[in-house]
Amino acid sequence: MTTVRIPAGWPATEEEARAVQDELRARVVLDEPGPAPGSGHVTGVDVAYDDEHDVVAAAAVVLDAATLDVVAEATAVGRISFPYVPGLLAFREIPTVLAALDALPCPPGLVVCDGYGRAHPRRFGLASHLGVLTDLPTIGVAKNPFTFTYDAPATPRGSWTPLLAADEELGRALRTRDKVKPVFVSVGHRVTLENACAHTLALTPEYRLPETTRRADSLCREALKEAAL
DNA sequence: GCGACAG
DNA sequence: ATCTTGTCGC
Repeated sequence: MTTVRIPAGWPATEEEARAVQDELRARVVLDEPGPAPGSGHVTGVDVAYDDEHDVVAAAAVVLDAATLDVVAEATAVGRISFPYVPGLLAFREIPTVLAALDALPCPPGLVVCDGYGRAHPRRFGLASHLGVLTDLPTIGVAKNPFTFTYDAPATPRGSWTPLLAADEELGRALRTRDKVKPVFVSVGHRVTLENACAHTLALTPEYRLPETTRRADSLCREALKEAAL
């Protein structure tokens, strides 16, 4: 488990953070298909907090995309770098997530984030931000619709409907289990929406949430417990 | 002006 | 995100 410091020059105000998003947004790549679903590595990242002690723990778990077996994992802990503000989640998670990714012994392949990518007030959510900083292919799989609207997808797993902001399609509400609430998929960086959904389905043979985020979620919680920063 | 709002 | 046991249902 590695330890991280908040980077020098990290945004201190919401205004600064929004300016960073507006600045980096131009670097997002949307015209690459991304890795083929079901092959190579797929890495889940997630973060857990202890606001009481100002501690944050992140985990990165690499899976074999074909078997979903764990190939490698890493964790990092640090100080909370930003308050939770809807639309600015990335500033709270990214320093620790980057440290966890850096600590991996192998290439992450596609990175699956807990949250949004292009589906974001300024089209630059966590998954896009992480993608631009690492240049890795990234997608976002969120548990809630945030500010977006959608119609319920049909009952069977694999059904989907567009995720909309006004009339703009920014992602998909994708059903990963029959009759269960859908997840909300959006593109991060260097992956197509079509492929992002295919990856999400490949990662959900049994549960609503991708194996990547399930594994990363439990690992970062463990790391948080053992953190005595 | 008020309410809603990824994690 | 986090506080938290048992419990209804497939």
